[in-house]
Amino acid sequence: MRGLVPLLLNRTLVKVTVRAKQLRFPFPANFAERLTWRTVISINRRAKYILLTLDSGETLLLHLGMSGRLVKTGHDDPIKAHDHVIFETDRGDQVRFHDPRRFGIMDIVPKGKAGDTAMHKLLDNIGPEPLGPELTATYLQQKLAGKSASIKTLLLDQRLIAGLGNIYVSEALFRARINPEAPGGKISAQKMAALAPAIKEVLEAAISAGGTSMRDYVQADGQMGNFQSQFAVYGRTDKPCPACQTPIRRIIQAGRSTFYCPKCQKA
DNA sequence: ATTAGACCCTGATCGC
DNA sequence: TGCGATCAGGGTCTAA
Repeated sequence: MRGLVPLLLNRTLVKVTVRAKQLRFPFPANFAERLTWRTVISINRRAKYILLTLDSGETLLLHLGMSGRLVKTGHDDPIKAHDHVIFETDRGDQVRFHDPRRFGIMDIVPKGKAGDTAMHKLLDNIGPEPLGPELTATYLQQKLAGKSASIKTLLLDQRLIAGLGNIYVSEALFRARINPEAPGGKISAQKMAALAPAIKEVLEAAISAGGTSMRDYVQADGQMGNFQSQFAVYGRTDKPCPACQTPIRRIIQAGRSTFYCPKCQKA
């Protein structure tokens, strides 16, 4: 989102081309027409959704899914496979939405709903922002009380906290020294107190590093993110724990990989 | 009410 | 080199 600001804020979309039949969901009615000749007047984010508000009062809602990226390209760079939507600005450059797996989402929020808590079905049940003041040890304690699901699975649930993904959950649990398999309701008060700051630290470090580029992701200017160089545990199966040298372990929880140090993260 | 699993889709990589 | 199995920054739907 930060990378899109210099490219799209206060710019007029002179042409919008849709090259895919649909992404995760079908495009809304008259998608390109509703964006064309509109000016982007603000750019915001909620959870993992990017929100571009237009001078028409409508808001373009975007989600990158797993493999999506929004990247600046020149006016006549060749179209690549999986360039699904092309936004052309009055400055003569383009921002392309490229997404091989098409798990991304685009929709338009009708006029008058922007800022509304019920502005979109997809945003309805999303929990507090992890970097905001609502994410505290007390909040976590209250929400996790009595839960038997693993802390890893719970932290990935966007209804509990917005915006944490698979990488950052593993990294945050390592920083807080919490075992990813521990039931949410059975985390000690001391570890719980460490968790909220650990989440904030990981996300802030990742944002500073421009995000994580594993394979697909690049920033809007085309630069790779490099938080991957700071991973303590993610993707480091059998490599030494940075704290105690014990080999990092990989397990599957709810169908997703989790990485942790079996010695540092015991409970 | 909670929780695990299937599924959406394409491409890269790994083991044989 | 070729081929199938497995895995990947996410989220939603279904069925236990």
